[in-house]
Amino acid sequence: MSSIKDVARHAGVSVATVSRTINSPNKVSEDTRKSVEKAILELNFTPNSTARDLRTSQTRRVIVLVPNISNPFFSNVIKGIQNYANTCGYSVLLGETHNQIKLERDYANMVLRRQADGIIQLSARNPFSEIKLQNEKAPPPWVNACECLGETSSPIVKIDNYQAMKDLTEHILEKGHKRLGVVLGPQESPLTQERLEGILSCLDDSPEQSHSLIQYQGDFSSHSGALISHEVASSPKRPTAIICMNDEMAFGLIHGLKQKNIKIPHDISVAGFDDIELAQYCDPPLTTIQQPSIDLGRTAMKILTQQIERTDQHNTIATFSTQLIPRESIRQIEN
Amino acid sequence: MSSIKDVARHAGVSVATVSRTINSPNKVSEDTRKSVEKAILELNFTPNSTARDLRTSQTRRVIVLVPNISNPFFSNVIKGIQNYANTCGYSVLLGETHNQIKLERDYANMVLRRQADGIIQLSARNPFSEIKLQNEKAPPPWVNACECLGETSSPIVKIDNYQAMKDLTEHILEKGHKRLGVVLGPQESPLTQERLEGILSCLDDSPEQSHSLIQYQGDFSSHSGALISHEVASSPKRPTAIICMNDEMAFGLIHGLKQKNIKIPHDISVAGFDDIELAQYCDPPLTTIQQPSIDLGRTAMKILTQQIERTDQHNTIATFSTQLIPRESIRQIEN
DNA sequence: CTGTTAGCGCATTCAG
DNA sequence: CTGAATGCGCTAACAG
Repeated sequence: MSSIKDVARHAGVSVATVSRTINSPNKVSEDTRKSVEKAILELNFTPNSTARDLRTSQTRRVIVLVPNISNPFFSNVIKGIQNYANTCGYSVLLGETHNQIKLERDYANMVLRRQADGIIQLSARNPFSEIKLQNEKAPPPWVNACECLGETSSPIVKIDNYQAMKDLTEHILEKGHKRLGVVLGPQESPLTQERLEGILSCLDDSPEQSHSLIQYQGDFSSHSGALISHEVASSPKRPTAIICMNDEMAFGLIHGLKQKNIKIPHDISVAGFDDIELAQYCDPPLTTIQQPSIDLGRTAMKILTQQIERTDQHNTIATFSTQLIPRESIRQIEN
Repeated sequence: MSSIKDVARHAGVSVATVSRTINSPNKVSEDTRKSVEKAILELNFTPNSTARDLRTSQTRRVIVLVPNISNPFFSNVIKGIQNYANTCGYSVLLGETHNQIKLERDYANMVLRRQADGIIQLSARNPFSEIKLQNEKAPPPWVNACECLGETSSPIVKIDNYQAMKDLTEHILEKGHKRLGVVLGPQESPLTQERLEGILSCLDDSPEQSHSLIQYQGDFSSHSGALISHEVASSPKRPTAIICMNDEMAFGLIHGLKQKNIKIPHDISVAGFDDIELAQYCDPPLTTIQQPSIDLGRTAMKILTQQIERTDQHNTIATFSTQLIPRESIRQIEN
């Protein structure tokens, strides 16, 4: 490995000049610049960025904390983060946490240890909350995306879960359904609450008070959806339409119901949330809510860079709207 | 931020001693160790690892090059990588490449620039091949996993694609099928070739020469599977069973065929490959091949650390076997 | 067992 | 516009 020193010697200049031609070429005369560039090429020099990081005390690296990387929604968000990061010279460190606080804290410590400049957290937790931040003037840069804390000091990037579910529920009510069901996500997830409220708001609004909502407890896994099919089948008064809080649970639920000879959507209509790629190939094709997942990621990364580079000090809250994707899994009810 | 110097002053010892109590506590007396630890706690000291990296010229960071992070198979492999990395103090830098050689080269340069210690490449390309490695004695550490080059200087971690397809094809033949079809992956992918050969080997072996294989060109996306359904439907002699080279294409294909009123598996049986989580909830549940994806990742990471730490100099080739998961998408043919 | 010293490779004052 | 000198924070000889 050749160092900046070698280049300097080879070009017959000082290391300072080499450094300048790399970082601010305009501060260097045409001639010396050319000879330095030649030396760089000949020696196949490539700057050691660890040294630069130490000197400038930055890393151009960010950590993404994600509960489960196999979730296609999250992987799209990461895609967006990566995408924006590439455009501005950042690289992304992946931190799969399975919601383990210890792991989250370990990663948070990495930014204190200057192994990364900041964090994008895709769960509703402040990764730094358990760390004593002694005599730190500014808290470390982080942004909370997708699944967000209610009150926090960090910027927030999310979708309008309430409105999304309202759109979906209204669509279902318009199709003539009166007895609804919902497969919830984990209780502790703010997503679950916000989305539930979206559904409930439509039922309250409704002129006819005859609407009801049966709640089933899921955990966002397709497996939980499959399990819930038993509960649904044995409900005394089965709902005619069930909203699942994500597509995976809808897949599991539909499968389970079909096995019991319940026809979808004829006997029970089912909706999902996220619009994962396979949702359109579900049988029947899944009515669902499309999230701008890549945009969410891109925006989160953008805001994080602003935090890191102190371009922006406001605590932005970016809320994205979603799109209802009507397909065949919700049927029209005839009276 | 307090530095090692502050701790030294605070504890009344030298920086060397502080460094020792952190890195090799046994080389330090009980008493001084305690007082240093106290100082560390009081100052809330956390070592700057950029400085350490510079000094030791390592980063304990590896890059994972993955074509598409949204592919559930890849994300499981990454899960395994991350998992092993966590056990030995490495962190993983994510590099989604979409098979763009330029991006791969950029990431490869990061290890030359000492931003990472090595690379796990999940595509069949040497990330360093286009980089002139002048007067480098040892090539940078990298391992090729999942989709691997035929001949390469790097260690290889893969499954036995040939045998896997052989298992699957035999299963289908045993069910009485004679006219087979296959939905291929991209031609340039070694996976496609190896798997195709696995299928063909069974047809050759077969005593009756009446077997045939119709080939359809896919690209691993569910969309391509859906498109191919048209071709299949209009085939003069439709196959009775079609093997898709991954589950996503099977989902698309099954959907497309159903839309044309072709019953699955009654009219046409379909198989997939990978056993993604939703495969069991496909309608009908998908017969497929389960890959030890997490193990693949873990092993790749393990071998990479050995390369980095020069524990092992052999060019290991780790081949994993797969498991046939028979479900209902392949039916028994009666004569 | 402990302290002194010398860099790792680079960016950045400050003079010239 | 250029060079000499300094130090980022840490580890690792080397002496003691």
